[in-house]
Amino acid sequence: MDALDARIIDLFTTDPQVGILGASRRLGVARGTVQARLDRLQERGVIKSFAPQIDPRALGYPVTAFCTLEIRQRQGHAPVVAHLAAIPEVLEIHSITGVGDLIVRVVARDNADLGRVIDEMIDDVHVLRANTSMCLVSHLDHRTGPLVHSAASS
Amino acid sequence: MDALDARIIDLFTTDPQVGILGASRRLGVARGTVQARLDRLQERGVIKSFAPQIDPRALGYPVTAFCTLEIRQRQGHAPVVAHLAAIPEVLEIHSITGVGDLIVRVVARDNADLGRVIDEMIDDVHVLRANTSMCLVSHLDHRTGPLVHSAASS
DNA sequence: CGCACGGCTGGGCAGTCTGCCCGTTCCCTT
DNA sequence: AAGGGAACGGGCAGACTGCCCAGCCGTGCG
Repeated sequence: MDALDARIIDLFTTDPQVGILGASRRLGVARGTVQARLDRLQERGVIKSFAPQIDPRALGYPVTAFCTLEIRQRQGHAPVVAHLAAIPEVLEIHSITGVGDLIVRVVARDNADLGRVIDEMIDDVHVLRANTSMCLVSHLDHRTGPLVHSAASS
Repeated sequence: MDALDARIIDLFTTDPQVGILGASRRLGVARGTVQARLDRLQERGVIKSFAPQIDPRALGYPVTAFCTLEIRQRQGHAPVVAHLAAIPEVLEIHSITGVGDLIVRVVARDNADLGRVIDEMIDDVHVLRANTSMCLVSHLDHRTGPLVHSAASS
């Protein structure tokens, strides 16, 4: 992970259509170098994938919320996670420390729809309580650019 | 947004290297159709980008945490957001309702490093308190597949 | 009822890029 | 000093892209 890796990632982040040849030209390195770097970055898992990133807002789901769920600890998290994963509006599920046991990121078509989604979530005998925080503004939306440079320079 | 759109997104999600021609072959439609659908999906903003997805874990940041920050409301969220955005380990910032004013997703190299990141976050006169929940397990990591199908069938 | 419109189809074109090969050079480590 | 890894420049066939066209079909409108 060096500066060239970071610049390659930067370039493909800002302009994914640039292609390997275009990247090599803009970066002033040989094409094979960019190719090898990209292969290694994917092999090491740094680049997870080139999958298209979907915007729920454009799909008609402009409402985002974070819910912390308190669950019955008897049988572990697995059954609850299975129940939650079956709900399309559930985008992320994480086990966390502190108050509540799970944090869940959900989207909805509107505020009323959010109510429906929450009802679906707590419709499980293992879910004891849900605490919902609606997202008002997203000031930063999963950027990793600075992190990549930080990892490259260290 | 119909079933074909959803299948195209599915295909490019599971195999981003498939290409337009390959997708048209696998889906049994004309190449121009796939091309037009992709163009429209990007134009409408449904597909935000084809940027490479970075895995902080592979970069040496295996620790994830969610922090809710309580901030001094005097001058709005802007100055605090600027301060937080300057920290590379901060990946997301959202204004939320409920207890706390901001929710921040951060990563760190280890638990001690997380302490450093939190110290950097609260090193701002506008930040009154931080409440951190460490992420133990990620059961679902920002999947949008089911949501796309849900939007397509409705 | 007829017609225009948008979308899908199949085909074709030149241009470009990809994946892979080679030999060479440079630098770091052993 | 020797070895290995990485980058370089070049080249090859193959495949893909972006863009064009004409034709067909279903929908909606006048």
